[in-house]
Amino acid sequence: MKEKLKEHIENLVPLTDDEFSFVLSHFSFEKHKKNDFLIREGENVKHCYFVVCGLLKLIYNDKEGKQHVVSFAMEDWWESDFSAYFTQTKAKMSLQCIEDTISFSISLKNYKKLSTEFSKMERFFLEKSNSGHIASQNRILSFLTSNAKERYEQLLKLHPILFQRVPKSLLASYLGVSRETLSRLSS
Amino acid sequence: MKEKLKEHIENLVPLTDDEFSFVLSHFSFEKHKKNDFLIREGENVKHCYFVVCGLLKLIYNDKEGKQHVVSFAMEDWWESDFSAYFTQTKAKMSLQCIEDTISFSISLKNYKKLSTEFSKMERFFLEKSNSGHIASQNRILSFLTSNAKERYEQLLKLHPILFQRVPKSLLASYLGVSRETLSRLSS
DNA sequence: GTTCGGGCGTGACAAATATCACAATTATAA
DNA sequence: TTATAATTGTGATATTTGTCACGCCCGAAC
Repeated sequence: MKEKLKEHIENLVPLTDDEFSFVLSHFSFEKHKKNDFLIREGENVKHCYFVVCGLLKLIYNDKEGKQHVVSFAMEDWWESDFSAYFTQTKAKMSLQCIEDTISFSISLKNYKKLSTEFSKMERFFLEKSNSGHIASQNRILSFLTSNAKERYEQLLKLHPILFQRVPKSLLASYLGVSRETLSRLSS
Repeated sequence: MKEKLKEHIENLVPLTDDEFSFVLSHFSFEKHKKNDFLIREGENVKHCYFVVCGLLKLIYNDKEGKQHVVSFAMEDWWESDFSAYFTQTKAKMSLQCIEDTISFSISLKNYKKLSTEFSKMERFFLEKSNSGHIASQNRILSFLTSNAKERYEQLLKLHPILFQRVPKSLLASYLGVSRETLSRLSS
């Protein structure tokens, strides 16, 4: 478990064992069952999560009660309701397990402490944040330039594994189309 | 001009005059005329830009030659083709002036130098990147949950000034609808 | 001034997508 | 096992949005 986190961080910044121990001391280890909530809409967002194994969905519920998948989070992904996490406000979204999930969580306090006291991790977080920003912008670009079928194919190419692990209705929601339309596209 | 940048940074991290001089030495001052390109698709992306005054559009041209507005950048906004900038690859997008624009630019080399040598700026960049990520996610959420009319109203509420400075056709492109549909929505 | 092109609105029609309804199949739980 | 719920596909139809065509207005360039 620890090793997964260490390897993940070392993809961007090399760490000695002592340094990693220091880093690790800022995280908590968590196990959650399918359908468990890591973050609930309306509650305080205490943590940001690194997924060791399993699968999460970040969802937004609109006024009509419809659920929208803002993001998935698989192995090696970081996820939270970042807006609520960083500004310490109530969650607008929920983070829920699609599969049993093992993760490391870090509080905002520890995130800031780690960033301040250990510049390697500040750099790591900066690079992660930049990647996240770029990924989001690519998704926006996909909405701007592509119709449902093209978005479907782009997702299939980018994350084929999702199609084996996630119900089609959730994929449809992530793509911004109805379940019926997605079904027609894929046949 | 300098003062705009200094104030902007000090919203997140306080700086002494000496510190700011050091920061400023990593930037170049640039003036561009309406319709000038700061970044051209296919070329290397040398800089990230802080807009002092003026207005930019970040655009993507698809295979059919249609232009899509990925983002605007006004006073106090940072903009670039971040993907190409950070990975030092060719630009997939172009950054062009909608109005005469004054900006400070920073090379990736200086961005990294500044981050490494001056942790306050690393923190500043991290916070900016996090904000950017959150803003992008909100835009995605808008695509997922809202139809064209609702997106139009959300943009009107969030950035009313754009409606006074940007042609409707570009706003339509940013919203992901045709010019004609936007016209019908707003009447 | 005149000309020219960008920006904008709008009608008519086509295409994409959503919604509703229903059935079949598969997974889950009691 | 049994029954109960979740998942998926598909037809019929409604709604949203795009595309093409046209005309008007206004500001910039000559």
